[in-house]
Amino acid sequence: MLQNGLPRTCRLHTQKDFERVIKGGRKLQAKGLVMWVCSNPSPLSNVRFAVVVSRKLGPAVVRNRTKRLLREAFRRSRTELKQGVDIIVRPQSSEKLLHVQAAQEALMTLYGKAGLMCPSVVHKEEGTEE
RNA sequence: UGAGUAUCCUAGACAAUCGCUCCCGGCCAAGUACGGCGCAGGGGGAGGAACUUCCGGACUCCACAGGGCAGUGCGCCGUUCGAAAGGACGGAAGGACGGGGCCAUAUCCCCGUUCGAUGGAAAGUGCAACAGAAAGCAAACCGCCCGCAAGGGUAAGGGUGAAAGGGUGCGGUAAGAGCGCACCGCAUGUACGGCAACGUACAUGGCACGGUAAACCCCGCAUGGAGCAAGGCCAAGCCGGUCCACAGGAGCCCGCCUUCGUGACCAAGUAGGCCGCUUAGAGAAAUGAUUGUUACAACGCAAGUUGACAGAAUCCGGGGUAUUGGAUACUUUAUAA
RNA sequence: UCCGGGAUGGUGUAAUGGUAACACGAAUGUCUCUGGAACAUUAAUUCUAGGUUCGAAUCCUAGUCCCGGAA
Repeated sequence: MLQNGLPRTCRLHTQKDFERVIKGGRKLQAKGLVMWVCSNPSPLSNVRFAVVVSRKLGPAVVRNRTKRLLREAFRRSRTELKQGVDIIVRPQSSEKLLHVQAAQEALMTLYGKAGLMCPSVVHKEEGTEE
């Protein structure tokens, strides 16, 4: 059963969660994206995700569109990640995220940096590299 | 053909797959409740400006004997829509521009277009740089006149300024002056027209009354303050309280004692949750992604590429601003015939 | 969402409705063997557009942008 959805339990909600991830997590940057990663207190729970968009990025239409694109990109790549991790993503410019493909590529590079991929996927990548 | 103004319409369509959110009644499902990357089905899911936060209201809380002052806002007239703000139509005075007229000039008259927050300067106070003699109960620098001079008279002329204490002409005079007269302007009164703002005519006066109130102010009218992050309800933990319980630990003067602990209960209320909240109605905040067919427009030889401004957060009414395509009416520039 | 405040040289600040001022910085020149210092000069659509006024950075109206507060 493919789990392609993005339900309520896979998103970060409270201000406590945001403070915990941003202050206690690792910070990574690539391709106009900033990502904070932090392990969840309960390690077997789902991967949780959130997007933060500042007003400097543009008017409400631009902000909503970047949020939706990033959320769609995360929805597609969610099953390939390890469990029990909280992620916050903040785009720095809307011009680099005009399509879903661009957003997904940026997310994948950041996953690789953070070492979040599932072991099976990692093995495949290592095999190809060798 | 280009540009602009006003009013009205529009804001591509259909299908498939994946996904989000809310609602409905079912199933997992059991006595109740919690709960779900739950299951399948049905239905709803951004705008004309949702933008701005410039006005007004609903709603909520706070304050409040009665009256007044202060503060703040508004300000031509009539009709009309509206809860109000505001809008629509018509009119009046005024400003600007253009054209014309009086022999000519004026702060004069007429016509057209257009603008507009348009009560009061005859209650009081203030302000007016520089220049200029003088900037407001007038005043004499040059000039003119009288005079030997001292001094006096004089606002016609010069020059300054945004503005110089009615304009033109004639008379008058030592020179001049509303000093007198005619016309115009102004003021007062009367009559007439008009619902009114106001206009017209006549008489009188003889210039008194310069500008500025989007300066203070005066007059008239209106007006409590804050805002859904308003406000209300439930409520862990910590702290606090109890004439409750234990016969749990410690103390001694051995008690209906003190103290500690545990539990129970209570008040207030933090985290948090719920209501407020909606036939879109969320709560780090949904309305999205991909693909196909197709309509219109622009660009391009073609294949093809591109698709305005912009995203609800308590709701409603208006103003303003941004903007795609079109329709109607009007104005206007240039070119051609 | 609801409120409040602001915009003046490159930067930070002044300025009763009447010549846009000061400091630092920048550029150019003088001085010096060279540099520094010093001296002189230059650079402003007072956020934008209308209006009131003889005259607007200032007053009024509308817009643009920025900053702050309220759980």
